[in-house]
Order: sequence, then C-alpha cells, then structure tokens
Amino acid sequence: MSSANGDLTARARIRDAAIELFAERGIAPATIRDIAERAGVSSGLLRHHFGSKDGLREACDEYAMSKMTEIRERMLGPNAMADPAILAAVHPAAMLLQSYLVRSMMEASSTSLFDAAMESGRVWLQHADHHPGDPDAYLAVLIAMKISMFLMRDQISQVLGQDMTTPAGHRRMLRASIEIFTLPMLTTEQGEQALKALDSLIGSTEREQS
Amino acid sequence: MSSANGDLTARARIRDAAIELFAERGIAPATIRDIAERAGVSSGLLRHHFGSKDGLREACDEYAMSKMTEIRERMLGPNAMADPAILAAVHPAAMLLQSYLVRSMMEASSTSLFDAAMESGRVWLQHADHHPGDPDAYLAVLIAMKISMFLMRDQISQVLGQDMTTPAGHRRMLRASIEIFTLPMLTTEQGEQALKALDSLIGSTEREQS
DNA sequence: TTGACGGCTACACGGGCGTGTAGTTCACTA
DNA sequence: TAGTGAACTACACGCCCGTGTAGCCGTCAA
Repeated sequence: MSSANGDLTARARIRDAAIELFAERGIAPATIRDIAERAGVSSGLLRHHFGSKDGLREACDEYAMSKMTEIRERMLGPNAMADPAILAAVHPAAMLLQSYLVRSMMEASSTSLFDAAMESGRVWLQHADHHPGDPDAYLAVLIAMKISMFLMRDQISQVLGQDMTTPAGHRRMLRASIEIFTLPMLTTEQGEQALKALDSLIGSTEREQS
Repeated sequence: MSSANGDLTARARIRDAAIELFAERGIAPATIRDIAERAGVSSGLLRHHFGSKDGLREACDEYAMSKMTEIRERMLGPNAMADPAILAAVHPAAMLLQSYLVRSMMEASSTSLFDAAMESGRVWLQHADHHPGDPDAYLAVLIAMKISMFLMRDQISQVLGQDMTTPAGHRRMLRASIEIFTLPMLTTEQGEQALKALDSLIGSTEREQS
C-alpha cells in the first residue's frame, strides 16, 4: 500500500495514492493533481485509467471494501464478524482503508456503505441479547459512534498528543471505547430520568418558542 | 434565527444565513456568494462587515457559543451542566447552532472547541462515579461519539427515513443514544475478552506484516 | 518494416471560488 | 447646507479545480 512502491502498475499506484489522500483530506479537498503527483504520474493518466474523479472514487470504494474483507478473512478466517475498528487497531493497511471508507461514507451521495453497515448490524442484533426499543435508530446511532473515532482522529490526536493513525494510538482509542461500552455511563434510573427531563423540557419549549 | 426575518440588521442576517449554510453544507462547501444571496445582500457587504470568509466564521463561532449558553441558562438556569444534544432535541435554534458548531469543530484548524468540551468533560468526570483507566482518551472518544450524531445526521436521516434535523427526529436519536449509554453492550467478561483478542492479534500481525 | 493501439504527457478551456477596488446612496453632524 | 463616513453594490482579478484534446512513445502482431 505504500506509495513508494515503484513495482506496482501505474494504475495501482494511482489508486493507492488516491486512497491515501482521500483518507487524509477527504474526497473533495483532495485534488486529482495532488493524487497524480503522489503517484508519480501525470493527471491525464488518472483520467485515462479511471475516466473521472468520481470514477476513481468508485474504484477506490470497490478496492477498499474487497481488501478489507480479504484482511478480515486472512486474520480471523471466513464468516468472522469483526468490528472494523479492531482490525484497524492491529493492521496498518486496514487502518488506512477504514479511514478512507469512512471519508467516502461521509461525502458520498448514496448511503450504500451505511446501508451495508446497518444490515450487518441487524444480523448482529439477532444474535445479541439486546432488544432495543427502536432497533434501527439504535443501530444507526451506534454505527455513527463507531465511525466517529475515524472521523475525528485529527482532533483526537491533537488533544491527546498522540497520532491516532498509528496502531498504538488507535489501540488506545479502542480501549477507551471498550470501556465506554462496558461500563454503563448512566444507571437505568438515570436513563429514565434523562428521558423524563427530555419530555418535560419539550413542554416548556412549546410554551415559549422564542 | 429565520432568514426570512427582514427586521434584523444586514449584519445579523448575514451571520444567521452563514450559520444556516455552514451547518447544512459544511464550512468550505458553503460559498460567500450563496450566503450573501440567502441573506439578501451582495457578497461585497459580507466582506465589508466581516473582512473575510474566515472572519465570518469566527464571528459565527462566537455568536453560536454565546447563544448556546444563553439558551441553556434560560432553560435550565445558570451553572447547569447539560448535554448540548438534549437542548438540541428540544429547542429548534439550539439544534441549528449545535449543528454549526460541530461543523466548525470538524473543519477548523484549531481545536479550541474540542478543548472546551474536554475541559467541561473533566469537571463532569470529577463528580461522576466513573474512574476510567485513561480519562483523556475516555473523554475524547466520548465527545467524538456525541458529536457524531450531528455529523452524520444526513446519513442517519436517510437510513431511518426521518429528518434528524427536526426536534422529533433528533429526540428519536437521543433516545437511542440514552439506551446505548444505559445498557452496556458488552459484559465485563466480553470487554476483557475483546482486549485480550486485541492483544493476541497484535502478535500475529507483527509476525506477518504483509 | 509497418501500422495500430494502449500507456502516458503537456497543455489549454471553462467555471467557480475568495478577494480586491471603485463607486453610489444615505443618514448624521458641524 | 456642505461634508463625512458607514452601508452597500457592481464588477473585475487571479487562482485552482475538473475536464477536454492533441500528440508522443513503446510494444507487438502481420
């Protein structure tokens, strides 16, 4: 995956450089000229191979997803249901790929990536001893929360003074998230209390409505 | 806050329009021409009042934060420590302001907004009966998770078929998040197991390292 | 040897962006 | 009443973006 690898075909180098830059800056801010430069080719060749910037993005989507499942199957065997965050904490390439996929998910017009995450969440819910009152909302928020760790890695890195892109940094983040998901932040009473406070606030707002 | 309000000064209308558009599209994709158009003024006037796009953003930051504390104090009294998400679920203006602040936090070069959230998180931790092993990482991830609900509202809205911008939609999301933070997703054993799996995977990766 | 074709480059085009500048209107004041 | 400055507009500049086009160079089959 390193862009310094000159053995790869130009097409592969472009694709790898694109995934790197898309992951670093986001889709829109990453320009095809910068991608071409990092790949060591002209920007025209990028067009020649992928047609357009969006075509390149689709190729990256496809490649990143297939590569992620390949890594998962190689590390955990087929049929394994593993959190992408765990792989990313362990495997450097998975980290990059997952960062890219999250960026793509954020800026894409379609929600196909999010839909896929929802679907695999539903089968997970079936095997779990959870029965949330609003399963879809529960899953959607949960997915958003997991994604957020990748989305805000720059801010988190700066605040914690450690690069969350590195396996070590990401592992630190992952440990914290496991802690969050293990020790409940609110007791059941506090949860009900929060919901009641919410409902009572609604009434007061409807009365004033600045 | 409505941009249809012609009673406000042009400066206020520009600022409100900017917050709306910044919140809708993000800072970079929102152009000063579109902001000026929504405010019903020329783009030059925007420059006249705020100097530059970045100056406008800073003015919006300042305004949004002061307005948020004003709303919080009006609804809950001073010295109240409330989750912004709760206010957003109840108060339409707070929803917009919080959406803007999250966008700004994501795209800003400085982490001052994130730092502020960390600081208020630390005082919360002191009064809580939590003692996470890595408090800073715990808080950073927690803040990222809360923010994610605003960050991914477009995707969540599309997946759930309901606009999360509306108080009703956001309330649905908030209920789900309360559920997540109340019922632990992992038992303590599962948590330890996950950490052990993590550590064992590290060894296997260091051995192969593709 | 020739011709065709894919890989590849150089460069120009059109558009949208933030920014800069000159000028107009208008309320207030000395 | 003349002057002064703030509010506001119109318009042009320069930059960078994705895209389009023309052409070069090597390989390989006929």
